[in-house]
Formats: sequence, structure tokens, C-alpha cells
Amino acid sequence: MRYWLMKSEPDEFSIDDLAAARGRTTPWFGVRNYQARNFMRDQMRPGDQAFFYHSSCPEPGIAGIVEIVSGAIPDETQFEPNGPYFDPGATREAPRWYCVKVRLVKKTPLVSLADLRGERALAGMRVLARGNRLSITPVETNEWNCIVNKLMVKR
DNA sequence: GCCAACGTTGGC
DNA sequence: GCCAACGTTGGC
Repeated sequence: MRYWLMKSEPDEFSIDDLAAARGRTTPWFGVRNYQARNFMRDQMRPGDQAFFYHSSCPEPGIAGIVEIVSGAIPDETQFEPNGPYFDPGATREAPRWYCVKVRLVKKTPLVSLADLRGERALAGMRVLARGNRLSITPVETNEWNCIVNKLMVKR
């Protein structure tokens, strides 16, 4: 069982959108980066947990915890000609983009980017690395525990 | 396979 | 809106 951090722009899809979704579950659609896709396709397993991170917004940071509830499935949005995630190079026979389904475990108090940067134990987090743009990154167990502990203090 | 140009991400 | 960083594209 592994831990992850998954970024979403709240204007596109926020933690509240997930809370309002049927079954509090959504496919993690729209990823168009091969490294991030490969994490979902090759390494994520049902039972893994992830931080839901709000990016490109006034208050970037961790907004909740989700659980991976499916293996890799084709990302339907690649087949939608009028959608923003259409990929003309993808076919049903040979999909290019995959996603996993995630279910909300809980919405949490925001752990801001500044909070994360302020914690020595988190200095090595992939998501904090200079120049990182990857929308899905692995989280080490000690990093996960450190953040969960911060959440317990916040609450 | 190299690498310049270009596009995207994402914090500030 | 700026810009650093880095991924992708495409000519050669």
C-alpha cells in the first residue's frame, strides 16, 4: 500500500466537487503527462491513499484525503472531441490516457503550501521540489504520517 | 539522437 | 501578469 499526492485545480475540480459527486467517487480524469499517467497505470492500487491537493488557486495546499478504489481504466475524456481533454491520437482500441477512480475519505482543514514548506520533516517531498510540475507524486510513509499528525493538531 | 523552439505548470 | 522550470515537438 502506497501513499500519493494528487493535484487538482479547484476551479476545475475541487474537494467539494468530490464530496458532491455520486458515491463521493470520481475518475481522476484529465491527466496528460506520461509520468503521472504511469503512476496511475502501473503503480497505484486499490487501497492506496492520497492527499487531494488544490493547485493554481489563492490558497494552494492539501484539502483532503482520498482512497484509490480502482485500477487503471481509460480516461473517457480523451475520446470527447469537443472537450478540453480530447486527444486525436487516442482510439478506443489503443487508449493513450488512463486514470484511476478515487473516493473521498475526508475533507480536511487546509494544510497550506506554506505549512508544508515550514516542516523540516517534509523538506524532501517530491511535490515541494524546485521546478516540480508533476500532478501526481509519491508520498513517503513518514511524510504521510507527519502531515496526518499536523491535521490532528489543527482539528 | 540532438537540441532549439515552444507550450504548460504553478507559485508568487 | 511574470517567469522559472521542465516536458514535448519536430527538423535535421
